[in-house]
Amino acid sequence: MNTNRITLVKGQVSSSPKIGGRVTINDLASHLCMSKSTVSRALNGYSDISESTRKRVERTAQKLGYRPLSHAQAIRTGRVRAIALVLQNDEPDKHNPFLQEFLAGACEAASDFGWTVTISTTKSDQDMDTVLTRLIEERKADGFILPRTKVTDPRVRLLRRLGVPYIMFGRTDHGQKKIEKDASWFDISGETAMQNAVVRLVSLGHQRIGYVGSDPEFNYSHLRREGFTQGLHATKLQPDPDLLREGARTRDEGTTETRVLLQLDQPPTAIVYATDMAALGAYKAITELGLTVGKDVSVIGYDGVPESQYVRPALTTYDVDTRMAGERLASLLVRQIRGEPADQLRELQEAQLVERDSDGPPALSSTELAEKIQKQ
Amino acid sequence: MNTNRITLVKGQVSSSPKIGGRVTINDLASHLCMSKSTVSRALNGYSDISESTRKRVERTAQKLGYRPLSHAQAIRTGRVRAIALVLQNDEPDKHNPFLQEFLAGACEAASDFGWTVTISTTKSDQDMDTVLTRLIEERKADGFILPRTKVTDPRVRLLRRLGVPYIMFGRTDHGQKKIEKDASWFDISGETAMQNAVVRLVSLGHQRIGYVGSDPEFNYSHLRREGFTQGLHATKLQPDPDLLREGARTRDEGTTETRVLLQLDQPPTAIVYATDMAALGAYKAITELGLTVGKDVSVIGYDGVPESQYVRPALTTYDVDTRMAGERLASLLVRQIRGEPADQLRELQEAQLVERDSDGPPALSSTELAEKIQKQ
DNA sequence: GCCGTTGCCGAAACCGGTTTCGGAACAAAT
DNA sequence: ATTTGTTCCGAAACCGGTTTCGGCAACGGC
Repeated sequence: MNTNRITLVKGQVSSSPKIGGRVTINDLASHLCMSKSTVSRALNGYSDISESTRKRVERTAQKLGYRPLSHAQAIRTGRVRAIALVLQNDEPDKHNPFLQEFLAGACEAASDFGWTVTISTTKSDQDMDTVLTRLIEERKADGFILPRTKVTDPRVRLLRRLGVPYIMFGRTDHGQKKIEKDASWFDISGETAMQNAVVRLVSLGHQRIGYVGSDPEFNYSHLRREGFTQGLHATKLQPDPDLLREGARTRDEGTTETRVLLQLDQPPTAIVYATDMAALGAYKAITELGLTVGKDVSVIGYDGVPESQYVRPALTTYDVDTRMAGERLASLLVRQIRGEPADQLRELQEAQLVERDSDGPPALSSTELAEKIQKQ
Repeated sequence: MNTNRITLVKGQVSSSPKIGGRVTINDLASHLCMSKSTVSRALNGYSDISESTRKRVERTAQKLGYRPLSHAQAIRTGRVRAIALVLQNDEPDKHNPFLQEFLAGACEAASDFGWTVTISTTKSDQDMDTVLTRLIEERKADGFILPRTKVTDPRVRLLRRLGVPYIMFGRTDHGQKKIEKDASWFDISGETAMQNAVVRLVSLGHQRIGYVGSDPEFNYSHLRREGFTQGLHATKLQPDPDLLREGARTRDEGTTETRVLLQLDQPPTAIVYATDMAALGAYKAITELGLTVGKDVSVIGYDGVPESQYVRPALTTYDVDTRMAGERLASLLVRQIRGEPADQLRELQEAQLVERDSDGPPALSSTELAEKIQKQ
């Protein structure tokens, strides 16, 4: 098949059939009887290559199964065609059931561009600095996906300082903060979900609605609380600071905050939770007071964790498409690295309501509920 | 500081302060007034470099913050100093709460060697082929970690064929299968846990013990069932095929299989589950028959999923240290790639019993239990 | 005092790509 | 017929490392 024993292009014919089996650009060039520079430029879309030779090169590359080594390209171009995901492992709820889906989405999107995904985990903020710096200095990735961005996120600070492309999963404070005004992000509108939850509960007949927020360290936390208060505003309900709780990071803290709300003189007949984990914790607080979830106290969560469909009563929640999040984030990041302006690479999607059995019309008024709790 | 305006080593003095800020091996060489080949060999431990110059090179490299680009090295060495993790995303239970910990362990171990971790997910077996092949052809990784190995695992087949290093999380059938006899693996001895579970239940007074296994497609499934039957053997209990169920992959299937066991003429007073998910499904089957978990029917799970501590009664289970698994797997794989023989890189660890409230002495005999169930 | 080792290091080739530069071939313009 | 301009491609430099090869100097042995 390959019969070109005669050297047509000086110094670029490889006679031996290359150990390792890989087809290199030199093999391709000698097979085509052209210089490797032509091959390279043909494959990279340079304009000084005629359409006919480009086609020929592409067809032969295809036929021979030529696949350039991204790290060989990287040494000249500086691009390794990889994005990195930085997971912070110091969180209380490190059991993230969505991670696999998220990764699947990110990998698939990256793969569509011919890119790959590398991960790195950090146990502490200071460890983060080391890990990220190493990744950057060794050029292991061209850009970073930062899930669960915090209000003051050390990852963001470092990457900004080094001028490395990144994308956040989660906005900072409506994008108003100056330092972030040219950053790109993808987010799910938790505030819309929270607002809709209030509207839904009010239309079910609830008048006193509590809110249990999450860790204020995270960006999403502020947005969701704001969404909740906007929901109150939209339904002309009077905001009551007593009904606003914050900082429920875990299931147990969800239980604790719910207890506090139910011990009020005027307890809420419905509670909206910034996270499913906190909402699941509420079940314990509610049932141990002899109350029924969905009757005496309505509960609405957010996230769509798998467990939400198995608890009894099943949890009404706003489902987040995590797989899509990973996919969009990866896609936007690659586009940013390829040169599109970061501040135009932003996307906001909605969470989807999953109606189940943890909410309904209030069985009692707030006053009646208070009495029932007192008797306990 | 850098005052060597005179070229001491021909052609290797970089006058301009390098855009991008990176310190290259050339910078280092000119700073040290030696050739870059000497620098390279000094840093890579060649024996023909004197100890004094090696020290000098290392100190200066440290001082200047020199860090070789792994992909620049890779083009010559063929090693990119990265391992890949191949996640199969076509599983029914893709909500793996342990993934983050697993990744953390793997990343940390890799990082200790100066390596990184890249991930790739596959939606189907045939997609797997494409994804893996691309990763290998582009040399994105030097080796692969394969979690959740199946009895006939397409990933294993492909990697073996291509001669690419890999390590399995999970043995194949006691390592007796010929094709795997030189593969390396890390595993948790699920069979020991199953056996101990039986012993524990017998010593609590149980005489009829059921077993609900997992997907026989996976390697661990067979081992765990074998462990269960060995437990019966060790306690001189008569094995009863009716008490052996298989194929509970999800919570719902756990419910179904439990129902079948409890409908037997001689139902078990205790059931051992190959996975926590199936065991959690059992709660529904047991309670809907008017029975109490931990009294009428004892339940023991395996995995240590977070939810196991939140259900009521809390689930007695065998906890798997997933983080350590990731760590060991990565470490063993890197050692294999570095040249240690694969068949000597195997490790078996034990799961740890977490005693909670889902098991106890039997409240009723099997016959009494059957009557109680009939009345329902 | 000569010779063969040995220790140590520089020059250059090399890995697989990309990019710059210059020039041949041809067409169009003068 | 010469000049000018395009089109298209080859040669060579380059990226940042590793590895081969050869040679100089010092050293020990006879």
